[in-house]
Amino acid sequence: MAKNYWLMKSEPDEFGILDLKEVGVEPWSGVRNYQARNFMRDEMKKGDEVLFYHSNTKPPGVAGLMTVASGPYPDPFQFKKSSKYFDPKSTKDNPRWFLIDVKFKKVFKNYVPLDALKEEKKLKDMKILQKGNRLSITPVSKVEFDHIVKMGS
DNA sequence: GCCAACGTTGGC
DNA sequence: GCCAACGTTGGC
Repeated sequence: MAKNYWLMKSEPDEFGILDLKEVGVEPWSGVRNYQARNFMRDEMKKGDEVLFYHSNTKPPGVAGLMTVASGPYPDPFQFKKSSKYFDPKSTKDNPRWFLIDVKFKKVFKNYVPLDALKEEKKLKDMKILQKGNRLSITPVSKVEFDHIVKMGS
């Protein structure tokens, strides 16, 4: 099966690429958006390549690479009452939220800021560059992926 | 800190 | 099933 390519956003204040480098593998918990969940549950496969995007920081941009390290499984925080990700409508028999594990691959030698992405004609169709897009997980084409890796190297 | 864009909720 | 109100995201 062919690999898929993705971009996943996180706020480095919460969890950035350096945190991932430290732990190696991390469950991508806390996604509470159905489209993003569907990507993790239905389309992301172990071995897929992922761009790690830092949002809500100065400047926002792609910080490095990771890979999908597991199949989908229920996000444990949805069952924890004390968690801000607790979802009272989710049950263990029929969990609402799924996630995958991600594995650290590398920190880009050159951080690729959002402004630089905007300047690339090849990347103009990327979801991340469309106005108003807030989706935290988006599919990326191989051409786009390879181009951004080149910019970061 | 502002605010535009978007997703979700809930009353009707 | 509509849609107003509300909450969140994320660039600036």
